Amino acid sequence: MEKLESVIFYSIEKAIKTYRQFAQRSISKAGLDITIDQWLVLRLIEEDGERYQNEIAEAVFKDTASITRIVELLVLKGYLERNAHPGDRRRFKLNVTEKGRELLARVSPIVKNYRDTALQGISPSEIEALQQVLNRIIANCG
Amino acid sequence: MEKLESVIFYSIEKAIKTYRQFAQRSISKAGLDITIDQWLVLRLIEEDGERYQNEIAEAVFKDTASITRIVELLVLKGYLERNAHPGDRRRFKLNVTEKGRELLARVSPIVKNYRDTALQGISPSEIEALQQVLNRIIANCG
DNA sequence: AAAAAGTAGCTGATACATCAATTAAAATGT
DNA sequence: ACATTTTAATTGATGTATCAGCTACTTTTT
Repeated sequence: MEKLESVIFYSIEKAIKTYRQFAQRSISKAGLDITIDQWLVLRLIEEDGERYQNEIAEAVFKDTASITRIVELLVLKGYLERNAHPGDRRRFKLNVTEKGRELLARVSPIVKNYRDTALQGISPSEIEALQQVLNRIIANCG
Repeated sequence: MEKLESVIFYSIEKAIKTYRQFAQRSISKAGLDITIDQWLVLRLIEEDGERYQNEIAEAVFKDTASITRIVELLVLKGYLERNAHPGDRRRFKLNVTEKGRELLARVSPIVKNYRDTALQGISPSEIEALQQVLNRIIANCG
């Protein structure tokens, strides 16, 4: 069996893990009490509070069960409000609180910053090529 | 804030998640009772039972805490034996059992198969280019 | 040899991933 | 209208990720 380093999937895994750690540390170092996954979800809800939780799940490549728990934590932390949904009692109406909006405003520049840092020295065409290959892998595994 | 699909990191994440699900299902569908992460660790130990757990962790891009728990599960499942290490009492001597070796032999072709499938239609030079970009991201986040 | 520093691995706590099963509420069919 | 089927979300169980703190043991220092 080959060395792991020569298997592209482990390079992909290593890259995304390294990036995620870098990202989370950037946020935590700024004293912000949120995880990247929580941030992602919170941000989507701020954009559009009418989204279904399963739509959110799909958008962030997560399971609906994970969204349930992430929403729960966001509510506990006071970044999100969850009220009865007028049109459909199976759902909830999610609203980002003022505290949540303040947090998002503070996280936003940090995210931009670590994304830029992570991509330093990589050209747009290289990124484009990367996208293509990743999309093919996704299609092959579907 | 941009759409997630246009952020390369989410494409990377989506690709690796899709791949991992595909891989795990291939293994589970064959009726084999092991996770990919457990398989990875078991396979490294089969190659060389003298490796330190922290070396294993490094090799598979995991935390030593994760390795502790994965080893524990492998022992519970009877694929691995953990005995006192002669030279250093802080360590353990890990041995793949006969049952473990049988399992590895059965998993191996499945892994080869889903790896090949996932990479269909992707040329070696594309993979090489992908490696380069990923390595740069890893370096940038270090 | 005794103290200090370093090392291997474990444990606890919290968060996310995944699958299966479940609940409650809509929507649909006849 | 009532039974059936879908749908939205939750819950439970198990596995992995990460960080911090810890234990036991080994090595180094003096």
